[in-house]
This record gives sequence, C-alpha cells and structure tokens, in this order.
Amino acid sequence: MLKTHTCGELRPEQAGQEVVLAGWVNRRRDQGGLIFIDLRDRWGVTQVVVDRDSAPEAHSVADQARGEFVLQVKGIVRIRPEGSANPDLPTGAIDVSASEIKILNNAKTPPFYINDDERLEREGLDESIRMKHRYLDLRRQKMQKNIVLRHKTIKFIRDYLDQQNFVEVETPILFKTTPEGARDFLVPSRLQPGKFYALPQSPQQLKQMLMVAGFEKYFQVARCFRDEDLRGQRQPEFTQLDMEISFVEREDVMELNEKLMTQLVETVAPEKTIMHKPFPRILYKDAMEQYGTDRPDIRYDLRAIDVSEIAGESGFSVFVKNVQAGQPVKCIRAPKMAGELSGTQLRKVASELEDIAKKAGAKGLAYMALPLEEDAEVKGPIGKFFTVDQKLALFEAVGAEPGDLLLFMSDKREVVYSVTEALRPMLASQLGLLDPNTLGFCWVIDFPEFMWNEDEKRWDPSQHMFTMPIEEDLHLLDTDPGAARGSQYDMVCNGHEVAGGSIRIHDREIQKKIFPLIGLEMDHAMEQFGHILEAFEYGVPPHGGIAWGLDRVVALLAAEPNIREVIAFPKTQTGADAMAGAPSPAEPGQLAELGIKLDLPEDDE
RNA sequence: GGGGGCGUGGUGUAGCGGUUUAACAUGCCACCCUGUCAAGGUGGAGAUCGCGGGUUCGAAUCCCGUCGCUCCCGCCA
Repeated sequence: MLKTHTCGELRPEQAGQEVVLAGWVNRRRDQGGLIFIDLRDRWGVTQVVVDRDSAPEAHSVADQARGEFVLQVKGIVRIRPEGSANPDLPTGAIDVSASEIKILNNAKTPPFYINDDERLEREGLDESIRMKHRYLDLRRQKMQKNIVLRHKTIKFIRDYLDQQNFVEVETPILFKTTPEGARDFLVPSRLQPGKFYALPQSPQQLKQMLMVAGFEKYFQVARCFRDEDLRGQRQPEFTQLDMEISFVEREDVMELNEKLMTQLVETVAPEKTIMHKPFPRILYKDAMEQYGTDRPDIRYDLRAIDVSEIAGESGFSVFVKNVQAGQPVKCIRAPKMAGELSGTQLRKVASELEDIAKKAGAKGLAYMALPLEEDAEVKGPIGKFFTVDQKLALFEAVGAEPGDLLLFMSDKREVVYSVTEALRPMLASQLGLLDPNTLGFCWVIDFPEFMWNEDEKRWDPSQHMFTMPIEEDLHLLDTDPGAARGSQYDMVCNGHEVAGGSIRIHDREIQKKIFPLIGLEMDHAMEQFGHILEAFEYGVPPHGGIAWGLDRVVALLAAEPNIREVIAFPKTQTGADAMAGAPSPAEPGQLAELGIKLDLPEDDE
C-alpha cells in the first residue's frame, strides 16, 4: 500500500507516529516558509504541514503542488499548537509534519469546484458540465457520500434478506418483451438476423419462473430498462430491489418489507425519523378521496374533506348544481394560512392557488378565510352564500380554527382528485410542513384490479396481468370487473411510490379469465406468454412479491430531489451519456452483420 | 410529440440596441509572507457572449432556426 492511514482517521492518540498518507490536494495554503496542504481521500481530510527549514526538499515539492494533484506524504503526526486546532475537521486536532512528499500525479485545473460543495450548492452548476466530467463530480464529498449510502443500502438489504433465507438469482439482460406497458429497448440478434432481444423492464416473469422452480424466497438487485422519456425521477436504466416469495399472503410480504425498510432506515440513515410505525394502511379509494392520489404524502394533513352535503344546501349555485349532478364539493383546510393577511394579500394568495387549481383542470377555486377574531365576518367571495348555521356546520366538518384558509373544490370526481393532488404539496411547502428528515411511510392497498381504458374500450390491469384479485372479489371478474380489487400493495413515502407488488395469480384458470378482459386474444397470449402458462401447468406454489424503486429509496434517504444524484453514471434527459458520448452511430460493418439498414429522416446521419 | 426555463472568461453571475477596450465574484498564474484552514497582500493572464441565419448605420442585447442542459404535460408504475 502506498499509504499507512486514511486521511480521515488520525487523532491525537497517534501523535509521534510516522505515517504515510496518499490522496488529492484539497487545498493548499502557501505562507512562504510554511505550506499547508489539506490532503483528501474518501475518508476525510488531513492537514499536512511543510516547513522549509526542517524539510527543504519536501517544501520545494509542496511548492509545486496544486489543487487535485495526487500526493504521497510521509511525516510525523503532531498535535497542533495551542489555538490552531480546527474543530470543523474530525482530524483537526492534529496535523502531519511532512518529511517527504512525492507527486504521484499532477492535475489540470478542474472545470468546477471539487473541494467546495457549499459553493456549488449556493451558486449552482450547469449539470452538463458535471455530467461531462462525472469522474470529477463523483470526487466531491457529497457525491461520495451519496454513492456510499447507496452501497450501504444495498449491502444492508443483501445481508438482511440472506439472513431471512432468500437467495439472490441473476436473471438475463437479453430477454424477451415483458408484459409491462413501457416501450422496450431492443437489441438485434446477429446469430438470428432480423430478430431482437428486449432488455427487461423488470424481472417479473423470470421471478415467477423461479417460484415455479421452487426457490421460494428470491431477490435480486436488478437493473431494469424502459425506453420512455426521462424525468427527474426516471432514468432509462434503473435499479429495482426485486423480490418474490412462495406460500405467502399479502400480509406476509408487507410485514417483511416494512421490517426491512424500517431497519434499513434506522441503520443507514439514523438521522431520519419514521413518522408512523407500523406504517398506516390506506385504502386506494380513501387515498384518492382524501389525497387525490394513490401515493399520498402523509407528512402533513391537508386532506380533502367531503362537504357536499352542506355545500349542496348553500346558496352558491355552482356547488348546488354540481351536487345535484352527483359531483362532490370538497374542502382543504390550510391551517393559519389566512392569518393576518390583508384583503389584498389574501386575494393574491387565493389567486395563486387558483392558478394551480386551474392548471390541474379546475374551473376555479373558491375560498373562505376565517378571521382571527371570533366575531368577525368570514372573508372571501362565497361566504355570503352560506347561512350562519351552514358555516358553523362547515367549520365543524373540517375542524376549522380562526385564521384558517378553507379552499373549496367542486367538479367531476377525477378533476377534484387532480386538483387535490396539485394543491396539497403546494400548500404544504408554503406552510413549511415538508421536513426532508421525516419519512412518512404508508401502504396503499385494495387497488382496483382493472382501470377502464376509454381509448381502447377495454380494461387495463392497474398493476399487471399477473396480479391476483382479492379472494372475495373473484366472482366479480364475470359480473363487474371494474369493482374487483387486486391484491396489490404499494409502499409510499413522502409522496413517492417506493415499492409496489402483489400476490400473483398461480391458478391457470383465473389467468385465462384475465386475458380477454384486458383485450388479449388467447392465441396471442399463448404466443407472448405461452412459456408462463405452460410453466403454470407444473405445480405452481401460491406466491407474491414486490419491487422497490431502489434509486428512489436511496434518493429519499440521501434527501436528494433527483435520482441522478444517487446514480454514479446517469443519463441526461435525452438519454445520453455526456461523458462517453453514448449513444453513438454504429459502424457500417456492424450494421451489415446484423442485417440492419438505417432509414432515417432527411437531416440525420 | 407538446409547453416553460437556461446558455456571456475555467465556474457562478451582471450587462438586454450605441463611451463595452464586455463588468463583478471566485478560480487560475507570478511574486511576498512560518500557524493557515473560504488564509492574507500585490500584480497578471483569461470571453470573437452555444451555433447558424436575419433585422439594423450598429447586435451579447431584437427576430427566426438549430444544438445542449433542465423542469413539466403526454408517455412511463
């Protein structure tokens, strides 16, 4: 080894020892006869002191060293002189007095500040520069922390599941189209020209095969591929923690995963607080009614409360008409949001919120502002349409208190959902209710088995076609498929779906019932999934599983808004690797071997 | 596929039709400095303003196109 210690471990206890450190020049402070070098490696920063009088050769080397040079330093650990310790540095009580310094490698001036995360945070930095020099970006302390956190997360999961008798099985990257709905990445076959592999969107089919094979407890840290447009939370290749277990019921899978998640958080991110243990269970329909989404952020309340009954009796014609048409009137109470706002300020706040509501599809957003003084009149244009008793009933229903702002939504149910979904996080952020160190986990269960696809005039599986309907709803497949609930469960945290799974269909007859409902002809189903149906003739254990969006989980634990921050080499929004320049054109010879001719629109090459 | 934002020395910004020889901060280079740690001091180098076209006597500045990055909708569990 070219070093005896890391740059993060030396303490006063080692004073007097001769050590060899190696790392990068984080900063250099030249005082003429005395040069300070902060030497950095993955584990920390140690100050090296070079004295011209006592170590003239080392001093002249240090004189040439610059930021990001790679150095090897031999020296004696010394307790720093009185008053010159640095309490901000774990190694700040000591420094290393260099006797010998070797430049192992020099470095160009880097294109951005590697040694100053605070500055980058403050000033920002064009992400394309970070991506182009990702190896430098990853050198930053913060990125190293994120990537190490990712490692610890995966390591914890592997250890935990190993202890629970799970076995990790690798499944192919070159495979066949999976039943999920996303566009596949295709890989042309050279040995069978004209045919293509598909990269797996998830190991879904394969893990069910492993259940047929009798592994009983399988998991995999699996790379998945989906050829869809990118988002902050979406990369074309991403990582799932994939899991499948035989002889389980829904409750078993949820319990195991809840334990795993809880212990994971407590181990790798102890600074986080899990809001509720055990995780609350929310029915899909309640999630939609109260939060407007199937992935509610439960860190804050701000739920939509149905006040149709009261509003329908009021004198406000919009509400009355809507209620008569069977559409709901719902109210979100924003605590103390009206507070001491003047009339003008209130109108401004309300109109900003209305803009958000309109973007989500609403025609408008009615509001009432409750004054701080008990006797004063309610502010807002619709107050006058409610009698005193109606107002009292309303305040009672939503738990209103003086200074609250009440927001009213009324429209088609789906519109109310999306307005609720849009408004809640906005209100929460304005009210300062979003604490990134709080993790509001919950389970959302009892999803409908199918969602009606109006365009195609058929049912779509709300998760996938292998999801088992809930036992007591099985008969509904024949009579009222839309009412059948699936055995699906989603683990949600702070408004993100972090994991989702279900109990699978292991009964061939039930599976056969699903295909026509989702518009799959039997012979087509055989063609695509024949191998599954055939496998299912050989003694399939009841089984179920789950898949975590691992990138998202790590991002949540790292309090990063974007999964790119926890992926070592992510793609840009156009699916490019800015560092290596992928994708790139293929050589004509490569294409010829594959029997492929390009047919591109004009301007392209 | 659609909509929004951004693009000016290495980096982050200012300038938004004419004293601009494009400013500021930081970084970089040189020199000075023996207890600094966002070190300090003095001096210096560094930008045809993403690219292409147009309008204009005159364009970093206005218009059109294009490329790159990013956010959102569609798409995607």
